[in-house]
Amino acid sequence: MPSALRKSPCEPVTAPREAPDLRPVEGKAADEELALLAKAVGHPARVQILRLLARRESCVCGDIVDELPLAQSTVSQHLEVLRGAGLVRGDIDGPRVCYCVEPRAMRRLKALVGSL
Amino acid sequence: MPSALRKSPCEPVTAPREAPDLRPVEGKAADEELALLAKAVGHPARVQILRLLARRESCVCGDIVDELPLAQSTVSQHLEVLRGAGLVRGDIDGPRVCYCVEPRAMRRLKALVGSL
DNA sequence: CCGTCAAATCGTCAACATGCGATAAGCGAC
DNA sequence: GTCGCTTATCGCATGTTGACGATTTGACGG
Repeated sequence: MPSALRKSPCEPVTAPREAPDLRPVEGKAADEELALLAKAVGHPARVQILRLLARRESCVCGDIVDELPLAQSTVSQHLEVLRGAGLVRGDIDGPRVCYCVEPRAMRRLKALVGSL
Repeated sequence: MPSALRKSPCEPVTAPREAPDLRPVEGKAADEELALLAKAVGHPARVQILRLLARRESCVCGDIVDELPLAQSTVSQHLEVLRGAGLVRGDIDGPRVCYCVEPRAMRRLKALVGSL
């Protein structure tokens, strides 16, 4: 652990109470949405990134690069995939970018998988 | 619904009580497992197939082909992907093959996704 | 303004995914 | 055996993914 409590521009892990997602979990649109999300998760490096972000042990892109045995450009691409799927958000923090999971998308993914 | 209650060589939808999965939901192996499963789910046609099988509206390969706007060979390939990931099982039933979801793998997938 | 550091983007390449038609293989019925 | 039906596999074309190094962009600090 880097330090006891590190302030960061990202949202707190525990969301402050959000409205439930009313979109259907079945049907063609839901199928495509699930496929899109699952595809984004469908790579070990991206799973690892999601876990890192969920645990908040890393948030800044560079830290993630250090954790993974991949080049910086490759990590950036994986982050872009996750961002494209809406699973992750990147907040610009000076010269750095702080990535964090998008809790709503994660809940959505869990709901869709749960509907299987 | 095709008929009231259709007998099939597949297992009942409600599993007869299985031991819980003791494998960890984190770590490198779990990450790779999740990535593998998610990758298999990461295609709309395969999501649709999983839903069809879960609802038991189709079980035989040919029925699935009829439901999807895809060629028979393509559906067969998707089924093979799902089978390779362990999400689906194919029981030979005379000249046909009856596919059904593998409840254990589905539970495993849900557990892994839930661990995110 | 410039350096400097972080991150994204570009260019390239090998590997894989996806689709199809065509063909092979397996199983029952006859 | 052989026919017919069902499913799997093959071969191929096309597009996407994943990896890397190299380069560009962006944001401070001086």
